[in-house]
Amino acid sequence: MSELKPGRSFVSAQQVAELAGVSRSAVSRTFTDGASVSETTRKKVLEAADKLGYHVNHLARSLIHEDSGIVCLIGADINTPYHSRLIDAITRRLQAISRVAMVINTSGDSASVEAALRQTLNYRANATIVLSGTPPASLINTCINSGQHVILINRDDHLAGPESITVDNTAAAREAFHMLHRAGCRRIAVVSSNAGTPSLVAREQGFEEAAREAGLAVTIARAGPTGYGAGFEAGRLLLSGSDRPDAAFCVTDLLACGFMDAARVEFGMDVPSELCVVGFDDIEQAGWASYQLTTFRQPIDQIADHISALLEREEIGPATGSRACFHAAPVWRRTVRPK
Amino acid sequence: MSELKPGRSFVSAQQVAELAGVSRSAVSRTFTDGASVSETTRKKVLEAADKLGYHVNHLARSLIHEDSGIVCLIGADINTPYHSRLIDAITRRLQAISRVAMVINTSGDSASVEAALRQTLNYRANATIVLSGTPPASLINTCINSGQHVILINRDDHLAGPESITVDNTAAAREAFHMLHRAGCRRIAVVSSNAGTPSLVAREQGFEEAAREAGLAVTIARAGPTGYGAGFEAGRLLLSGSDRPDAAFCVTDLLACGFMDAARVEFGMDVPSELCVVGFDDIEQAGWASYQLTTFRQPIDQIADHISALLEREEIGPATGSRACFHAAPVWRRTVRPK
DNA sequence: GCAGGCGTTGCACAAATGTGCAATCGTCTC
DNA sequence: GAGACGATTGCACATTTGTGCAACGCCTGC
Repeated sequence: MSELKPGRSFVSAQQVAELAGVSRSAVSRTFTDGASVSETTRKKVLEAADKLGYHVNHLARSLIHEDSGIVCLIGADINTPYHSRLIDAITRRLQAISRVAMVINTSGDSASVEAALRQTLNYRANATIVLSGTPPASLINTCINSGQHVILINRDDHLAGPESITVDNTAAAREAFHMLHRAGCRRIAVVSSNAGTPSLVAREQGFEEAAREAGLAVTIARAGPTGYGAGFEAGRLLLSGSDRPDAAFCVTDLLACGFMDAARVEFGMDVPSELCVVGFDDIEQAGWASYQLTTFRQPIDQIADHISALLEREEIGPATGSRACFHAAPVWRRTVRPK
Repeated sequence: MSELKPGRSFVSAQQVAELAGVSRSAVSRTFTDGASVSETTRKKVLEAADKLGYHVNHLARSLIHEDSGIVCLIGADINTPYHSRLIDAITRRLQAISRVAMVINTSGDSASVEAALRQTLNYRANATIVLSGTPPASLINTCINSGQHVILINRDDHLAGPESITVDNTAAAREAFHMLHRAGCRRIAVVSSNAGTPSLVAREQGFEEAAREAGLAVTIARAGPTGYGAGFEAGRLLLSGSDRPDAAFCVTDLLACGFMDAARVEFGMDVPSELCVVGFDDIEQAGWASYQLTTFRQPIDQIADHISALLEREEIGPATGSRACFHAAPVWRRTVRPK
């Protein structure tokens, strides 16, 4: 089908036109949807293009259209189960609507983050999706001020302009409390991290509030960055005291896995007979036989679908600053005693 | 610092030039390293650029240079712990050398994959990195024929042209056998998947070969796609028979986690006293207290560093079709009995 | 004071593409 | 057969940027 070209560089429409014996415009129109080309020249062009290995240069095309087709994903800790699943779902949706994802990893030092973000603006991304609460607000403002279409996921700070997609963390956290309370738990701990992400804070506060309404106080443990290690350490701290909690709400499944492992391995406790645990996110590991964690499911597919819809609608009108809020449904497994 | 522009569209160098009262060339030179601009005009330009929120359009810049700064990552199952860590490491390195990653998810149906790949070529990516063995070889050939700089990771098929980075799967698998053999295991199973990826096949064969040399036969279980579920199912199949194996080499940590859980939860077996397990990859979960899996570490940082070096060297000369092979070192934890 | 040289600047062209407009070609109808 | 109409095609210009070349201005040295 295709042959190796002599030169190193890419093939241009001009070369295809010469080989096909038509004008460059004809080549351009062949690869433009809805343009007027006769069937015979179209065939000649496609043949020549295939022979030369021609591919339309989107960089040049984007110079003319406003639409570059690039959507930028900004996030930290992208190796986390929740984030990687989110990226998986979003990239798939993007490809389905002929967009392509550019990933900016903000885990590095903040100087490189700034540079990376600038890179993104430089590529005239069609939209910028902020995956987590971690990237600093100043970065997001830079995007907005540059006229970028910004979509925030699970970032409850109320900035004007960008569209936001959230999960009803507060409601879910309240429900989590009632699940544990109904199971008879009274000495309840909240396992969180020192990340201070808006959505994590909302979960902490929602839970605490519901507990207060029920006349209970909760102790909060924050033993490091969000992850397995911090959960394990929090378990060590909370369970070594004299009055052990009989339940824990972990604001993240990773924290929950760490916490459960500390309870079982370090203290020989049984879950759920001695200790009930509720997590959040419903990462894959929550369903593993070793954990069977009762948790709340992040509606990742719904989020991805919504993003897809927002981007498709963008072709027509400008961003509207809409806000979508999805429900996180409980997933009952085996870390909460049945009532 | 920056103001909201009236128009919707991006700011061009022309507008900055007009505001600064200089020629467009001066603006261009201000943002080009090593170009000759006086300090006074440079300052004027930077001021105007900041006021308007100007960012150099890399798409246009890439029309002139060969270098688009875009590096494309192609992979399937990118939500897998191993792949997401790889993506994390690579994106970070890329940003450090002023490149940006474009992620193509090949998990969808093959039609959309083809379309996505075409997209990539369209963006004149600087290089294409193939993360897994799953993308079909025809796609890779399309890349190569289009003059792309292709880097294959852990893909042992011997294509001419692309540079390849591999892990010495065979040696590690052989070592895995000897670890189990030395621990006294004699009825050894290999837990694999039906993916048929070259690196997975190499691990199977390396292990089997070492076993044959030691006069042992191994049984291979392939119970589905590579992942926790297939490992669990393989455990169910292997351990329900009359002569249970006393050890298993799982060609992936995810398989190992599923296998271990099946052994413990479904059959109440103890690891490692009744059953020794060795995995591969050293994903984060392998170090969790519930597993403490003895495994082989994928040298992800070395791989990422090597990619970074290849790309930086590319600026000077063309690709050389080099092959790098890294060692996967054993990580001793607690799923193999000490000798 | 003048010539030479150096640093800076602007013009114009290059890169690859999409598209409006006019010209051309073919076909259909009367 | 001729006119008209519709489909198709090519020209030229647009998008944004980098850069060679020539000109310009300023400073220095004689």
